[in-house]
Amino acid sequence: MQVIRELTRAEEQVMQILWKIKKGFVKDILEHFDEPKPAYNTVSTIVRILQDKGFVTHKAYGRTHEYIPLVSKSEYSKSHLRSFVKDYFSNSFEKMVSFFAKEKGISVKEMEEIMKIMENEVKKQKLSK
Amino acid sequence: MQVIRELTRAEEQVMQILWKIKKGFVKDILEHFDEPKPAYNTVSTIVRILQDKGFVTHKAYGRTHEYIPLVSKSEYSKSHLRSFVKDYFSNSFEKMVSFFAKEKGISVKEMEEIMKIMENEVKKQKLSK
DNA sequence: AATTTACAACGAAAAAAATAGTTATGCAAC
DNA sequence: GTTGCATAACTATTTTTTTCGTTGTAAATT
Repeated sequence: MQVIRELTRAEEQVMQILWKIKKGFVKDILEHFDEPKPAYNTVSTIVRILQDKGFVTHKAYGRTHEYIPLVSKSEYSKSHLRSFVKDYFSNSFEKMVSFFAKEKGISVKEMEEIMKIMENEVKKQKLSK
Repeated sequence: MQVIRELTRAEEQVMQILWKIKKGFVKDILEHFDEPKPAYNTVSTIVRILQDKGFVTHKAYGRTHEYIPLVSKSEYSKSHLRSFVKDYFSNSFEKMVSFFAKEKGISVKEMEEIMKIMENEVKKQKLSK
């Protein structure tokens, strides 16, 4: 499985915006920053670093570049959570969820919702065997 | 609710070791590093920064310090996951779990395990009302 | 009590990350 | 075609993080 490199905080901010807007020019990304917005060149530099790291690509329109995510938000979140679960819950997703269930980090309603979805998944996966 | 500051990568490494060994002197922490181990002073500095940030405290034995975590691994993981869920699953723990269930990131066995725990929790919480 | 050892504290140096100024160039407006 | 604007690329600066050498001192060793 391909290893997805970690993003720095600044890089992650830009990725979050790109994921939200799907694709965009530097000025589009800039618009989505909260005040105080960084300088145009700051964003431009970060997006080029993201390109080097393989997180985005671009489509050139003459001289201007439209940036497009290459790594999806779900891919990144998957690898992010995986390493979190590894470091904090000795690689057990089950341990993580039950920890948060016990800690009342999630409500009964949420738990019931999760159970419903999981029951369906369990059924589906058992059928597909 | 108290905000727990983010740890840098180096700081997190030291915290992981401290959490594992419960408490320890700099040399104890150093022992638990994989090769290539950092210099003694590197660890000493990081642990003092962690102290400034309020993550650890120390007990002095004469001139030497035994460092003890102040923020527990579960406290930190809670705040860590919370911000992850916020950024990646619009604050819904349920969305996160179901995403990973759907993505087959977790096995049927794990799901069943989780469901069992959640059922118990649901019962408990409903009773306590 | 002189010497060595062990350690915290300090501070400096190096590396990484974040920010933004400068430059060059293509394109549009005149 | 000259001027001005927009933008990417490049480079420099600043800030933060990481790393570790140096120093001072207490305690242990001789």
